Amino acid sequence: MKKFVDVIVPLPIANQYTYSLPQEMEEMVQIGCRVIVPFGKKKFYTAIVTNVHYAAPEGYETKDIAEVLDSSPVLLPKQYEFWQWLAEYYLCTLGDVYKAAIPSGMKLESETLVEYNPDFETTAPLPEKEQKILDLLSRDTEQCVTQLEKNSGLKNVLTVIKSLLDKEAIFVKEELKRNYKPRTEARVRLVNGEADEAYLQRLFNELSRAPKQLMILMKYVELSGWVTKGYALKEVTKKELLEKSGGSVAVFNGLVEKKVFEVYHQEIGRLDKGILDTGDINPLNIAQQQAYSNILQCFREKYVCLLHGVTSSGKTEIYIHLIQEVLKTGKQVLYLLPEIALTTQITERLKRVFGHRLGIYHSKFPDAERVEIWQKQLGEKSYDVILGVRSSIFLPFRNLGLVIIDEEHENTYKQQDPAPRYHARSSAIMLASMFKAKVLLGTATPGVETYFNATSGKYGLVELKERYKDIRLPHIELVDIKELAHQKRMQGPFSPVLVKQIKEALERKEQVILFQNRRGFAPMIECHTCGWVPKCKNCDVSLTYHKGLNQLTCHYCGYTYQVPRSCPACGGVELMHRGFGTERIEDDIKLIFPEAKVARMDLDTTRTRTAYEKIIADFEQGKTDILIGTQMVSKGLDFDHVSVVGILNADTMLNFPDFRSYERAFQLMAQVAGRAGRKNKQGLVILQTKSPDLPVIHQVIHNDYEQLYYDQLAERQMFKYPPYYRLIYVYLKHRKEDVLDLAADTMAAQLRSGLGDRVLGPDKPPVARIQTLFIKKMIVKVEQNASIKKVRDYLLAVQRAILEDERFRSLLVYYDVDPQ
DNA sequence: AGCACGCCGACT
DNA sequence: GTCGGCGTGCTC
Repeated sequence: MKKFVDVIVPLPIANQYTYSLPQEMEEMVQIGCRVIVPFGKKKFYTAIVTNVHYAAPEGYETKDIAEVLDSSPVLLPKQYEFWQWLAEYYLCTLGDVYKAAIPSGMKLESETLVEYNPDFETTAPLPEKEQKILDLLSRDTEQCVTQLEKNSGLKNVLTVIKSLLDKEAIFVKEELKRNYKPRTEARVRLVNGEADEAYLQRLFNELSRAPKQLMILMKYVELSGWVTKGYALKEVTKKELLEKSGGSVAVFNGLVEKKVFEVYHQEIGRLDKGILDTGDINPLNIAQQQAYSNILQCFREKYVCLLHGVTSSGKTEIYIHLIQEVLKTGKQVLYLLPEIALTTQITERLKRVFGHRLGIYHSKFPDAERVEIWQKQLGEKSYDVILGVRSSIFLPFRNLGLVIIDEEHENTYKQQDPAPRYHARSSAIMLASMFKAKVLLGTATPGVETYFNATSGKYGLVELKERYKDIRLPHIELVDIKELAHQKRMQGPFSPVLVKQIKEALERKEQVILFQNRRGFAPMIECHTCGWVPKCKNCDVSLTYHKGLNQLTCHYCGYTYQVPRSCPACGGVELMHRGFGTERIEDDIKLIFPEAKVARMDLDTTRTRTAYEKIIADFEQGKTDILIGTQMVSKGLDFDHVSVVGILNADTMLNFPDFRSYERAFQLMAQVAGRAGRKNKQGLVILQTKSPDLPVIHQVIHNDYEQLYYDQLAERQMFKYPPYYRLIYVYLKHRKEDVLDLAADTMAAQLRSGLGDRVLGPDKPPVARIQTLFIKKMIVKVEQNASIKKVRDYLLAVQRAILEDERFRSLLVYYDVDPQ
């Protein structure tokens, strides 16, 4: 009987597809294996098998699987169950989850290769474009389409290729692109593997007139342990042999030529294999010890526990002790950190304790490394502890015992743009429950929902209020910049008191951090005469001015523009900068303190991992006096010599049109403030704001999280927000604004007929157009005790109905569940 | 997502 | 009249 498999393809498609198995592959396939499938007219993709069966589908002919990639599953049953939950909960397809979950090196795709036909002879001259392609191919007879597109500069290469194909001037074929290549190492051995003493002696004699070659051979004998171990030789790498013998490549090649040595290539892993001294685990102080035993106590009754500990209270040490405890029971630990906080500081600390049992999974690591970690986790010798970012929840675990989510409140745990728009915190809690594993959430400023769950008894709660090594919380000084600006006493973005404090700190050889939550030079430019503001042609946002590049940039789509000389609206030549970005702050501070060494840390200066680490290392080592940054400077970094922190403009955080803006502003300011201060000395934070009377400002000053929480809770209840209500944002996109409006109104009406006043909108979101598509947004608010499943099903049913309407065929619908 | 088909405007 | 633009729909 013919065998079939159902597979997931890595595309945003709801369906799974059924393929038949050629006879020779019937026994090779298991659920969870990767297979190569032809999909569509010509492309090949890496799909994942979710079912193997004998039920021939009706109504269409199946295609055969092209190749089986794995002899054992790469997707374990629990992981697949987790994927299904994620796709259902976050209203996306399994293909979306698959794409996010598996490193791209494991997803081979086909690429169209174009090949020159040497026998092709033409009678009539070819069109110019076709001749151009043919000329390119005559030089290099096999090229991929993207390469031809680039080299020819033609816009429509595909049609040209098609025409050439019809004339049989070229051939095309689909070839799998393997972007993961195992790393290999050149090693050396004797050609005569059976070498005995006599043979070696003969070689030595022959080489007596070639002292340099002899030296390399003797070094080889030594390194391979020939003398001591006889025939069980150690492997010798070419690199080591050359380094230790001091011989040159040319001399070595001479020996290869004489058939003394041969070089072979051995696959080696990329993962860290260096020698580590492990074992130094710091004892906990009394407060930490207390918290630690409270957490263990909590875990007896509850699966999830919140550790609410002030900044610098030494939460990491508590995590380390917990991990140690779980490892003793033979289970695995997943330690999640927000992207930005996964710095050398914390990785080095954990490496010292857990050595080779620790694996690090970071999105800034090369993809090949992530592939190897994945494969290692599937094997027998998997890592016991994974320290990783959001996406590490997708790694295959067999025996998960504990998940630690550090900086639990961080919104970078929520994936924003490509689907799946998942929250790593909620998803990790789900994953843990599938393993009956415990979850520890740690933070100094819990998210309101988390604190609600902790105080209402759903989660356990452990408080840690004492700072490590008796470092005092910083003193926060409030500065009303509205008043100062009125009196014309501001020096650009700096108040006199901030300038004075920076000056004094620099004189004392202490460091300063300046925090401004906006990158670029100026958030926008504006025509002095008519008030015209340049906007992105694709997105409905004003452009940010970057002085270094002398460009205007759209922070949504990344499009760049030249700065106009004059206003296109009125011809005025006076274009003013409005507001301050980090780049401008950097310029201004250099003017005031020309002697100080200044560094800037934001998205623009930390594109690569090394750039990011260098900025931090320089600051740690005191090579930098003043560090200017966006929220990046607030995460998980501990510096010893920072005495002054300036928050330049609190209002940029408070004025977000978002129900979480106060919560987030508090978290940010508390985290940034926590960077100030060190042993025996209280730090100082200068908090500049135009609205000094806002309660949240006072809550920051007094580090009064509880008050913030109660204020927020009251508002959340009043305006129907989490934790009392669940939110689902429904986004609609269309190229034509009028079609979009009609579709949005139609869909809203249908949603209301089933969900009533739980549906709000449709509205134009703050950015109403991104990359030529117009956007409308609806909000669905669901009571905590209502069936979210029914709501989801209803949403999908309405979506189906709308898309069936001919007018709305090309409407794009997507959801953001539990938006941040 | 990618690719082919099909329908309309701007050229020979 | 055709070439080439993009909108629409399907992929086992």
